[in-house]
Amino acid sequence: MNSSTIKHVAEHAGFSIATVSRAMNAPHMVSPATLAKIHAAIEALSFQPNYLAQQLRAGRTQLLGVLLPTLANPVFAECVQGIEEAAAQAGYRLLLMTSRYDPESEAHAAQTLTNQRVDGLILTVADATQSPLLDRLEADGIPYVLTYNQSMKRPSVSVDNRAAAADAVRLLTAQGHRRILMLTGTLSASDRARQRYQGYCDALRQAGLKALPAHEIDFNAQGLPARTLSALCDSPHRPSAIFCGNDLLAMVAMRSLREAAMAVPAQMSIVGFDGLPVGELLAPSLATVCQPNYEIGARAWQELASRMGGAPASRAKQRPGVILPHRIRPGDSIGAPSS
Amino acid sequence: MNSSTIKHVAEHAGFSIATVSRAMNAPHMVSPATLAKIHAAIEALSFQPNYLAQQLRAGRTQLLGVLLPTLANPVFAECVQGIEEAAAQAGYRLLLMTSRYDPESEAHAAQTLTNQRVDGLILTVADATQSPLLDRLEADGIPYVLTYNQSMKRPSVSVDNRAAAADAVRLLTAQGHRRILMLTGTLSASDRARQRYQGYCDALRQAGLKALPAHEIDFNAQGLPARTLSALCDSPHRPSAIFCGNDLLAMVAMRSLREAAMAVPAQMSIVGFDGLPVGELLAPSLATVCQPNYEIGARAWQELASRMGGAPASRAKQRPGVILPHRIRPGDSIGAPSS
DNA sequence: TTGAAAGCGCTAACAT
DNA sequence: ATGTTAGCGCTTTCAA
Repeated sequence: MNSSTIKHVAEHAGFSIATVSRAMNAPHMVSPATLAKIHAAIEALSFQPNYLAQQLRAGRTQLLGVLLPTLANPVFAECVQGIEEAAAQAGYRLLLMTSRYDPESEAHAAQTLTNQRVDGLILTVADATQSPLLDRLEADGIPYVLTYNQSMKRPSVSVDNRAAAADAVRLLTAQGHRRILMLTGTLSASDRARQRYQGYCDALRQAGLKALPAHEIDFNAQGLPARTLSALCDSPHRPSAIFCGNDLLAMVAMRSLREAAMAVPAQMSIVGFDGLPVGELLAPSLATVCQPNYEIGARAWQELASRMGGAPASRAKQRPGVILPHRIRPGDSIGAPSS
Repeated sequence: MNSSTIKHVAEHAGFSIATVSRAMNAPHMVSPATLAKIHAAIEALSFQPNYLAQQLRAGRTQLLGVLLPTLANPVFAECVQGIEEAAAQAGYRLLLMTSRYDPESEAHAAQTLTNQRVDGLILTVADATQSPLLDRLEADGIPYVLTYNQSMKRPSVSVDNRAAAADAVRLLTAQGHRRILMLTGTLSASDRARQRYQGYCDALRQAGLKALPAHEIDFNAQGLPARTLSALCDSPHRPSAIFCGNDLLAMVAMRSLREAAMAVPAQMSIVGFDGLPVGELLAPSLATVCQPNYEIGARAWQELASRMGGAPASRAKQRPGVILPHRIRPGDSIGAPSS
């Protein structure tokens, strides 16, 4: 470790550490001659300031905590990229942790992050409606912004999940589908999933159709569970179309159906949610509703920055939930019902 | 900010700060009664230790610098997930920065990371063969491990790019293809791309065929450039198969070809490199060679840990480059040549 | 223009 | 078993 300190520089240059510090942070308060000597010393010792010390002294770190379920889902990876680029431009660095959709990990990670004294937090939690974690952040006065969690009460950046889901499902009803099933991860574990289910219900009701109970399955599955597959293929009341709570699920469903020799869209129409770029490359291409992941990240940074700016209960707090527009992406995974 | 310090706790509990510190770090040196009171005080003040102070004092941070080109490529996102989970288990946190394949950003980011006094660094650089950045890390004695950059001289974790590329291309020659083109990003900007081109040459030579110059294109392209497309479709000497330097490129190529009404694999066979899971969902499914991204990340952590362990020039240093096995993933994007 | 010194929050000698 | 104190590297009054 090449750890030369400001003290070494001071000795080498023949000045006090205070002057060295000034030479770096307020060069105009130092005589040109001195400045030159100090710069030379810095160069000679290849001195690099210790951010830890600066941060401890300053009481702020320029560190940003980012807490997301997983980077294995491109939705979040893209979002992080958006955060990173926006934050980097402002001189902020990212401390990244993942929770694997586990509330306990969420709490633990957030603790770690705040102990590191991050200046703020951008996070996606399983359920924002009742989160002791978020309550504590608020109580502690630690600025944070949620991503993907849509909330009226808390600072957040997301699409309108309910409306977006309804839009997606309308793609199906418009084609004449009357029996539409929603496939999703565990509802109780995700506020977004519930909101999307509501959108599903909205669209069906609007079309005068009956909403079915959400069909919940294990998210990590590599393929659809047998139970699900048989509900889709064998049941006498099998649906003619499915709305998937996210694209990963939709893609898994497409594969499983293909393996089960069910033609998409001929025998089963599918619409997803997320807008993963790769869905367009599939054959058939996946119809879905796109979330602007990169922008969600970038905007979350903006929101956070305004909350860290010092203006506590100002304009920024008037409307905590930011809704970004979603976009329908048509695709060949949707067709008319076969019957 | 709820920043109660160890001092507040000490006052509240009626002991010295040293005792409070011991209560947390060496409870067996504190009497049970005292311990209880201190715990009560900690609870009452909801005290959380300031990692910055601990780190400054200890001279180590349990912080890990991670520097990658972009999270928009799932290859890297998955790798980070592997790093994160392995490191988290050992109590390490990730400081993440992205360089967008820009050497200047790489250097700048690495500087920032070391100024934060990360205990070690995991990174993927544009070119590891001649990197002032890596030389400086070495000179400064900062432990680091490369991912994806395959090197004999430097600590690294990767597949055998050359051998893997040759395996991929052999999928093509085995089908009887005689005119095979390699599509890649800028060779001069990527050591891996050059290694893969060598593998391409190996396989062709071995098959008694002539290696063509690599066809370099802009990585960010949303579709193949016109020049490329015409070389693939219109040229009298058009290839019957292409080897793409990575899966993203292969998928873009598949789409562009489809739009140009070229059938894959009937008129053009394609093999990729990376093994993105989504390639399997395409139609036709993408033949490719899989890199174990998650494992690369996890193993990189292992390597780094052994290098941070204090054993400097020990066994760990004997063989700096770790090669993980790649795996051929067959797919329907390959067929026999049409002619 | 420069220096001396306090202090950010914490741990680890060194005392008692 | 507990307290006192020095010091990690830095910035910032306050003096000179």
